Amino acid sequence: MKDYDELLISLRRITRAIDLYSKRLQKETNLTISQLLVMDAIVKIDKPTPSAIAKSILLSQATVTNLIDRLVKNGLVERKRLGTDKRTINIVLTQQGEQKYQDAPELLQSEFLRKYRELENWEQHLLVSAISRVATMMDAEEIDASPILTLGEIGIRDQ
Amino acid sequence: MKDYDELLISLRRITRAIDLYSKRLQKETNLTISQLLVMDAIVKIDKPTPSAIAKSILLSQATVTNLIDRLVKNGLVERKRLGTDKRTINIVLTQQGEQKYQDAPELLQSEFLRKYRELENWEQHLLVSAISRVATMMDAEEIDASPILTLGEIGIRDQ
DNA sequence: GATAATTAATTCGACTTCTAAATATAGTTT
DNA sequence: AAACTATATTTAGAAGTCGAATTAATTATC
Repeated sequence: MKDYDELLISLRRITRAIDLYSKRLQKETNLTISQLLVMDAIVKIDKPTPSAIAKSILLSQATVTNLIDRLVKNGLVERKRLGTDKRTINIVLTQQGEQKYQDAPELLQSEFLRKYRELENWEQHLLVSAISRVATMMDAEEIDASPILTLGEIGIRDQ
Repeated sequence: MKDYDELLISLRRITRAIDLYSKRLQKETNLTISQLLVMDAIVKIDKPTPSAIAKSILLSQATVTNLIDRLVKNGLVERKRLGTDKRTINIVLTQQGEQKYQDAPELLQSEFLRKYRELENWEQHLLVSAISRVATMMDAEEIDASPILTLGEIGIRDQ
């Protein structure tokens, strides 16, 4: 028995629940959470490039390329060279992608959201700040390697 | 902006930090967190079978089979038929596996553990109970499909 | 005792995720 | 202008993860 066993098991439960939800979504809508996150970023970022998307949703560039490949294959997004710098690529939603995005499910389990929204405000804050505290304690070591940017820095339009 | 954006990003930070730590461990020790969890379960469970291991560390049986394959390939565990029921297989550590298990690193980042252990007791409890609450809110839907067992039910020896 | 239902484990196929290496373009230096 | 250096993206390779299908063995039912 370690002093962090309970923490570890709770974290496993959370990541597993998220993973299972992602797989359920894929069966139901043909979209995983990660793919949805990418589409979400495309909508929210001004002139979205793979690297900007990667930063905004905390994935490596290689992973984003992979996810975009899949979205392209399903006809939901397209790669376009729009800027003058020919190294960069902009990702845009197709008509079909727009539609799918409109109808997209939430990024967290509806049951979870229902419960979460039932909580008092202070309770929500307590949960969020605890989780965020753990996140900070946990990813501190990575921060040098790949700095967490603020939303502003990557051109998120707040709305 | 969704009302759960901050939560989502914190959860991503946590899962990412864990994943990166796992990959770092693999480079340094040739063992991932998942593989370590399996070895841990083997030590703690009486007559460990793939299914018992899967239940105890919250992974599907298929995943555990996969992890065991890898451990076998690296000479750390062996599959043995010990019981009378010829369907079941018991997993045992090899000599080398024992050794590796002794020297194994912690399952969470040492930096995280250092910070965690510096906290006051009440603060630790606050974090753990918040995380565990989120876990409960999140995996409630899965519980029917695959019930979370107590440690006792799968034969964990406490200590 | 033969057939059906259940259980344990594995295999298969699909997806996510990473790092490191490869490509291509842009910017800087001399 | 040629040769570095830096940046953006993709490719390659390796693990983890699951559900569904498969195989083998056990238990239950008639």
